[in-house]
Amino acid sequence: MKAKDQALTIYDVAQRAGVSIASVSRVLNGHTTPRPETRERVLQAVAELGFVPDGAARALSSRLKEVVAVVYRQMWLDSADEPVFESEAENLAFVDVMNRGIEVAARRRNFDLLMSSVDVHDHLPVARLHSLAGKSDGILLHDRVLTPAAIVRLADRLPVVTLAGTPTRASVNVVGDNATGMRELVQHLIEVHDARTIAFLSGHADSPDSVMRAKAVQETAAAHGVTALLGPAWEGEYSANGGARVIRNLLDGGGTLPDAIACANDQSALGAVYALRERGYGIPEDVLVTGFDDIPLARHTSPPLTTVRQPVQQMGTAAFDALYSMIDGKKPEQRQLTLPVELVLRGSCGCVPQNAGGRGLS
Amino acid sequence: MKAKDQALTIYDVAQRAGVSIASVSRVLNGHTTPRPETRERVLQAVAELGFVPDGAARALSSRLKEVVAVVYRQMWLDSADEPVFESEAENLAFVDVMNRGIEVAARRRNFDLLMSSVDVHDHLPVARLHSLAGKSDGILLHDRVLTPAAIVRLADRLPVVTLAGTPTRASVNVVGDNATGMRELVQHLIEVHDARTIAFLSGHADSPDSVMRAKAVQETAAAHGVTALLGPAWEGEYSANGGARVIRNLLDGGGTLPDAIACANDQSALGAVYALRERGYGIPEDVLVTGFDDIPLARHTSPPLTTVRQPVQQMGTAAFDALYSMIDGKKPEQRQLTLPVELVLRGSCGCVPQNAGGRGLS
DNA sequence: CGCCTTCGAGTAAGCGCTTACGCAAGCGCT
DNA sequence: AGCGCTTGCGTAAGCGCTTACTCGAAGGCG
Repeated sequence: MKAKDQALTIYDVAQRAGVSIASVSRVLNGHTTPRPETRERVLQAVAELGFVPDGAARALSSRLKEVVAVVYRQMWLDSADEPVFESEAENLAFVDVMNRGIEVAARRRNFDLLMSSVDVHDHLPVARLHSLAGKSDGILLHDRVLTPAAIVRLADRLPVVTLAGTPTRASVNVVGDNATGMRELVQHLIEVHDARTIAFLSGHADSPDSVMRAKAVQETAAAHGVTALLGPAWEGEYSANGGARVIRNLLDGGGTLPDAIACANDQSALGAVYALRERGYGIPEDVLVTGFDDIPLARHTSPPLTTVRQPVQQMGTAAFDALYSMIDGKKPEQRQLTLPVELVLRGSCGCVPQNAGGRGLS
Repeated sequence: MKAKDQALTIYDVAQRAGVSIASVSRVLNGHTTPRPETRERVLQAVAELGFVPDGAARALSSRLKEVVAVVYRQMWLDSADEPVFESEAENLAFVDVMNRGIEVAARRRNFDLLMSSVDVHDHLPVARLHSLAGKSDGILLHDRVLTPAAIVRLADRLPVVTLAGTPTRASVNVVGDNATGMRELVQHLIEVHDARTIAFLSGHADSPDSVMRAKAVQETAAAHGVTALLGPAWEGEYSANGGARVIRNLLDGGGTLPDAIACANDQSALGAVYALRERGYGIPEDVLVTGFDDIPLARHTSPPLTTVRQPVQQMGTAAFDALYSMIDGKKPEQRQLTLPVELVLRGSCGCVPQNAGGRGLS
């Protein structure tokens, strides 16, 4: 056996099998050309030697690395100090489930993933972006890791797909149908539960998802002659802590509660509920609260959270598939893929939680 | 600007800067040779063109991909059905925090990570392993993704470091000091809380960590003339569900509780506590329960969990650093790196939770 | 029975970089 | 002034693969 510092090459295999390197390559790549007998000899030599072709050489020669980079934001969960909500770990859920979807899709194409996370507060350093770009065939960007301008610049060099972002001239974007989901939710709050004032507890101000949802709240409210509350005071940053903070600030400042609070995501809804309870308000008796995403935890809280289910994992697979076809040289027929969402009525909006879990009586 | 399908090369940059490709390469790699003036010209051309060198070509030429693969097990959290403990998402915590450590260390060396997860129930398919091996300079394996035999085979081809596994002839392993941690914990239970029977609620039977901890429980108990309970009936699989299952089976089968239950990790301790409460047992009044790892949640449960803190993130960085030096051609001076752990006394073993969080009175 | 096609397999030309080697120019020394 | 050094840069040889091109053998046909 060869030592690992004197790595095997295709020549070693060819020699051992008594064929040319071209044949070895053809066998390894599943071409039809070599006849069974030759193929057998090569396969045997490969097995005996334990040969693994060098990815860099393959990539250089075939102009395909079979690698895509995924960049996402990550809570630098510094366990020790801040009063962590037990559910805060769920923060990961949204991005994680999406990444799972990406991974599943990637595996189908024999691609591997270069994962790179950015602290929530930082931007992606250019050097790191270049490093990733050089090592991959395309890049998948989660929400808010790069400015639109930077995305355009990047997308001019290699395929780029964004998740829950905005499409650009050169990149494709994958989102849940925020407008429809939020519209239906708000309509429900108004028509069924008779809400007359509805606040939108937003995510990050620069998050396209949050912006779209805010817009839907505003428009739907307006269409029904209902008051919509939005703005900096209602910025929850997508986190449970952020959601709780908004509520506490409001109440500490002597503000009055709206009839309903539509939160930008489940995370912040959980935080809001927590803070409201803390001050003695009942949900849904005193105020209706809704989320967005339908994270697993949403059905287990009390009351169970009314929310809009996004097909998170599918968004991941759709994003990879879109990127893959761009890598494959096809130009995308749409700049944006919008996936359908589903209104999920549970207890927190005042609906009886009878069919909350989607299953019958057990 | 060039179209993306006709990618830029170092020749384009050289031409534009009026120098040779060698100079461009030297500038890009931070060599000292080119003088400031030349360097400036090159840098300018690079910036104007938006040139990003091809990773595959660099890797092939320099014999360094600057990529390591990380393989870990992942709960295929299928949200919908099983009665998920709220904390089950924390399952991710251990591996995730370690991966964070790896990422931090990798970044320092300008390495990127090829992340690949395996379902808890599967093994890593050979094809996937080969794909990863071909695309990286070395591999980091979490617990139980490969059999020891497979690890040896792999480690003969390229550097391999395992996390919480066992060292092999060719691979290095990084672990917390299971023996010391568990010994001190059991000693504490015996000497301070007077436990006369101690059960070890294990993790997976083939997990080296679990085996080491079991051994420590057994030996320490024996040394003190205390009864240790172990075996298949006490196998909790590291999960909250598993921990709860063990307790329920025990009680349903009419078994009697030991004085103390030392769990293989915090996860399963949480599950055990949950199931014990369910049946009306108080912790620590009726039975002492302890964990291992000190996940963030451990301090927030009631009672707060007595456990052994592992330096999880450092284990990740240590693993990467070890792998890096192997990639660098150095042969490791030790086959195993053991990181120190720390006994953390909280309420669940009967200690007053006065200094539970490590902070003074607030 | 010879010619043209088909097919398996080998030869060699890159893929886009890094770097050993070599050359020319500039320097200090005798 | 002549010598050998150093220094800055260009030339060209790979790195380990894939694949276009080529060639010989085998088979189908008139």
